[in-house]
Amino acid sequence: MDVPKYHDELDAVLRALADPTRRAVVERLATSPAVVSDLAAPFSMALPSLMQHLRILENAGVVTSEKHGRVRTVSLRPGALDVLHLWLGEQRTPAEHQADRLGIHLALTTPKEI
Amino acid sequence: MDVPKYHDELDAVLRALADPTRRAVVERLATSPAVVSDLAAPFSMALPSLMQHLRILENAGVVTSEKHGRVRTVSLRPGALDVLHLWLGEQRTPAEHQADRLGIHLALTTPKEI
DNA sequence: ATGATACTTAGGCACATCCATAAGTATGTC
DNA sequence: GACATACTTATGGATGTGCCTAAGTATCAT
Repeated sequence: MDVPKYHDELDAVLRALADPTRRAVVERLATSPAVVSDLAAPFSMALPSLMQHLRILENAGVVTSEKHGRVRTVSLRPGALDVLHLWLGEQRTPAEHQADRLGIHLALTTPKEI
Repeated sequence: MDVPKYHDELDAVLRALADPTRRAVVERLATSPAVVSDLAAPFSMALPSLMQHLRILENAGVVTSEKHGRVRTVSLRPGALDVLHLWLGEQRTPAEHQADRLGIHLALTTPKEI
């Protein structure tokens, strides 16, 4: 069982994305960088709470930020989600590998009734 | 701010993958299905603890299982991670979109020193 | 029928996570 | 300099998560 080197980074990224608020921030930033107060505006959450989310995203390397004067601008870090993308590529069922070779896309079976 | 329909599912999948033990299980299952005791073997964890992880993976739709006799066989659900893959595709920086158009792959900038 | 095997259920404890309020600090405006 | 703005730090509380042990239940083997 070999453990690839990006495991700590992957862990941080997944933990960061495993929260709706933080994902919403990422989605917002996918459009363009934004300052903290703009990021906070859509949420019914105290500023310090959102700041905590931003810190988690930044520590995970998902996001970068720079402070100019009293304003902090946050942006999505290009390539930050590549680790996840890479890992995802490795977790494919034999059926999916087969489908890949045949150029077929497997239909999503409904995951509700489990 | 439109909220795509797969958000609950995405949330469940990301929460499920935000744990090293559960990711290790997924990695193991990417090779082939396995029975519970085989899955548990590599971990220094009591069986009920691992079972809990399996339940979380199953509720998230990442994994399916069938019981034959007293043995439960667990397998990766094909297409289960497609939601995540799809979401990831949407969270790209403008720079990455630009790179896509040019067929360039952006180098991973080191995420350590933040 | 007896015992072993393969989970499964139940209950509980320690720690992490998410959110809050209160009180800073640094910077820009008048 | 006084005041507002934009975070930032400190602290605490409610809830969730991950792990455990103990005690089931349902097969399978002899």
